[in-house]
Amino acid sequence: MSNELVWDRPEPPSKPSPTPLSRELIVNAAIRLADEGGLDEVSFRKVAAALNAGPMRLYGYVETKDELLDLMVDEVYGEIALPDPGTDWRAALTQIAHGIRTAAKRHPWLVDLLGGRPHRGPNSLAHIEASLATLDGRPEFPTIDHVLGAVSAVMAFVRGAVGSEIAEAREERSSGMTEEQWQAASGPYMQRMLATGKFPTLAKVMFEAEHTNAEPWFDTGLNYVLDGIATRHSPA
Amino acid sequence: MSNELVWDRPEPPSKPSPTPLSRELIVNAAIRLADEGGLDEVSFRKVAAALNAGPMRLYGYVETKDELLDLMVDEVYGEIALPDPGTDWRAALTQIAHGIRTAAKRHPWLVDLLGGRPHRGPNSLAHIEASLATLDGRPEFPTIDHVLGAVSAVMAFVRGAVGSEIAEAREERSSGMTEEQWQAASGPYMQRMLATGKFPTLAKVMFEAEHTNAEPWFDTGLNYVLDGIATRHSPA
DNA sequence: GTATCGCTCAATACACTGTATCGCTGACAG
DNA sequence: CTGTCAGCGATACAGTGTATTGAGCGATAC
Repeated sequence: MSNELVWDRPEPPSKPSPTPLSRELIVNAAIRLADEGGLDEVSFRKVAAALNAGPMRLYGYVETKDELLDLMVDEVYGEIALPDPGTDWRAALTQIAHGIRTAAKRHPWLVDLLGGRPHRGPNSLAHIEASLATLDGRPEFPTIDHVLGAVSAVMAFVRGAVGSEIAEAREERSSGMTEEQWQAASGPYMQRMLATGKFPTLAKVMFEAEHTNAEPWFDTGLNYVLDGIATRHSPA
Repeated sequence: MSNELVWDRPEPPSKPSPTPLSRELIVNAAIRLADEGGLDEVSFRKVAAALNAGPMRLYGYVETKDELLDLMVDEVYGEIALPDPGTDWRAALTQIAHGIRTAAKRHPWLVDLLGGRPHRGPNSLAHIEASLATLDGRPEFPTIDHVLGAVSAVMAFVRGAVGSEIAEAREERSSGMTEEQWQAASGPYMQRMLATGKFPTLAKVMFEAEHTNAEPWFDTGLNYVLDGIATRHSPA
């Protein structure tokens, strides 16, 4: 039982083999499987099969399944474009937030992993660094604690918002309904619940709200957070 | 395969039995197991064993494991005190946010389930209703969309913040270290990463930030969100 | 050239998981 | 007392992550 992290262990040298293997190949195969069929499709047996290899061969490259999942998360972080240094902090954080959102839409399983463990892979670290760096040094954020507080708040919002959005999208897709159908059908349950009159405000939301795309909601919330940060850190 | 939700199916009548069963007993047993050993300890066999019953007996009360998890989540929502109607919206949302946070600290597995599926249990609904109701009708929030936007933003932040916090706490506990130990040791990995100089701001955070309790961070972020909402919805 | 070592990978095995199926059993209906 | 039927336990199945084992093979030592 090595206590090292994945990121600490070098990849084994590539042997000549009928079907060569590498962490990258394994991770990409796993991501493809997860994209197509959800996280449940990611098992050592299936990933290995997708690479024409025996399941146990993966253990040469990855010590445990959680490690594989960590690698997948970091790979996705690598897909997200980072803002150019020097960008206005508000624009930079907005760009990062949207980057995470679109990545999560491309890889819906990501949200199941975001909550799990802290992410310490190189791409994740680069990501955090970029976020922090856009605030560090600005006069509005005098100490590193201010920087950290602001970035944490934005990241927390993004994780939560993306999580909810993806969860709902998944449920809609799995029930094979559009939003209006869902609102109309929604199982008899919701209707009866709303009919009890115990949830008047919720009923208003369901019947009166303009349910446009989820994107505007995301932007609204994000701007709340950014506004809050801005007002707290502007000359009084 | 009944398409009904759990909340739609009445509980079977209680039979006289050496060891009586009910949804409540099952859910409480499952929660206790999860509190003690994490979500992995929650299996039909183990829950049933804790109740001196055969695993298959649970299927009379619960149709699937996901249903059991849904019931667990809703049970926890039931533990959270709701604000008295009439409370100032800012105080009310703050109270709810802290309620969720402390519930998640009591039941760390909750964060793994929050991201999963939307919550439609009665307690969850009551919760959402209460949150919405504290904003609805105030002049600052003229339409139901404003109400929904604000509540969604706060909830998104709470979910994300609590998720990060619990994830970190779990990692610390699992590695059996306090925060300072972790920061010092942290595996050779972090130190080497920071030593590369590619993450200067991150390094500053690790070495210079006042890592007090996580609670202040939560409050800071929450106030950012609330401030943002307040400024957008105040007379210009 | 042969023998031995060490490494790599596949097969097998184990302890689990969620859940479908099947027969028993015990309570009630007539 | 007999028939029916519901509820429960045992069993079974397909799947999981991973430990162990053993076979093959290439490189090195003599």
